[in-house]
Amino acid sequence: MLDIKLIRQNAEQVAEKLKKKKFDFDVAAFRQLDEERKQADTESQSLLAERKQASKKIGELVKQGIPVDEAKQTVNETLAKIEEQLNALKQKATAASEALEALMMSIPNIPDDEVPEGNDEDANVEVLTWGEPRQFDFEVKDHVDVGEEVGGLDFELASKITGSRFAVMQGSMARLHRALTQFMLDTHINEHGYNEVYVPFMVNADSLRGTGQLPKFEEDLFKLEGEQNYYLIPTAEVPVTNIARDTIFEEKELGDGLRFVCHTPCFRSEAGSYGRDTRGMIRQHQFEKVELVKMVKPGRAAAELETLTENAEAILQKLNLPYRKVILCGGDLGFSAQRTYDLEVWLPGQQKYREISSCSNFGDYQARRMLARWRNPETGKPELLNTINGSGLAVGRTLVAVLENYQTADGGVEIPEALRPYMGGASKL
RNA sequence: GGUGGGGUGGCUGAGUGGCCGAAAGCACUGGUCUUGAAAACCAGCGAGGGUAAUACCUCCGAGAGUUCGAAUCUCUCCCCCACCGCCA
Repeated sequence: MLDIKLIRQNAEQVAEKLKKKKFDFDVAAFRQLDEERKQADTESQSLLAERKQASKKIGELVKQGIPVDEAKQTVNETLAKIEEQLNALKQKATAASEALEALMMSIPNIPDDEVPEGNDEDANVEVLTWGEPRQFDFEVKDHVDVGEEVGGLDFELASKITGSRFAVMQGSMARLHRALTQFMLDTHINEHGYNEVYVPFMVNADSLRGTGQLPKFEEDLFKLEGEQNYYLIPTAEVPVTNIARDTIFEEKELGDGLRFVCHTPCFRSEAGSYGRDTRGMIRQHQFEKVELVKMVKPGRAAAELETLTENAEAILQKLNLPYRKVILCGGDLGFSAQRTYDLEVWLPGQQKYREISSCSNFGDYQARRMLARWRNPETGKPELLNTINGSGLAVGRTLVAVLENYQTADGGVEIPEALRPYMGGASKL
């Protein structure tokens, strides 16, 4: 959520900046709603104040020994007048502030000034490339064919068990997939200083509102039947970031920031992506991800996004997978994000770079929705935190990248050096 | 599923109809003292809205109700804890 004071003072500038995100902010509608709310609020407040005074007076009279009924007589006129109007005004005030709240919740975050203009991913700007795509002296297969050749990767079986966009892995393939997860976790914990955390894979609606998936993106989520309105998590970002919801951290608890690494499955309905990436395990309803989440004092967020992204890049580098880093343009930027870097790994089977990580700075946008705060000793007041997160990395897609980049002429797959300790020392699949 | 006990400020915890936005302690901030620190003592210290600043309003798990007036009484719901049953 944006700061409503900021909008009140700079509505036109805010609207202008949101254009970069292809969001049309109706300033006039906002102002009218805000004005309505304020007026209804002020009126009902002054009535409440009057009633409070009257009640207090009765209390005083009663204490002086005057009978209750007699005491009531003295203020009867005031109270009768108030009761008439109060209910209607209260309702009006509630309705107005709910409408305003709903509007505020539907406004996306403002992009950074450095975010490039553009409508879609084609306008994203390359920041750097790392590594050289390997030259193959045989015909490259995509991961589906590689998987079929070495065995242990089965989409048809998954389709029988559940449906499309799922995978079954067996034997060494399943182990390689697990090895990737362990390798990523160990690297982030031991070398990058993140704190491992295990969280629920189902969350309530409040948590999803906090990080910005609700109210606007319900159709992307799997919602569970039953009395509790729980949802399967689309990313660990949701449960991990909500660790800080409705919390005020003391400065010493916060230190120079909270850093979490968390491995979870992720569940996405992929509504509206019919026909896209239907082959293989690029786009699944269920996939594993190792997520990095930081919650820091404002001011250091921009720098923390840079290091978080580098932490994710380190995984690709250790696996020796060629990739490029792009900064997302306004039109491709997520709802809650100020600035996002995508890491795209080279996939020989597609002859393309494909997204394998997305690292974003949300500023105080999520924190304001969540009321995630820290007590600033300089002011003594609770102030909003800044949140940053990114994939480090999407495990399923990393497996795809390993299978495709490390395939051998004889139909096998070489195991990257970094993963061998996790594979019992094996060097080939 | 059953029975019982609870949800109050950053934390612990008192408060059963008006004097309560709320005792006390911890934490925090400022001061006295000290060469410095600690201790001790004194003072301050909830959150949100609103205002130029005051006023003023809201908030004691959530919602509805009773009442002139609700943290306090009634109802519904949610959550937590303990014990029993079942269970990975």
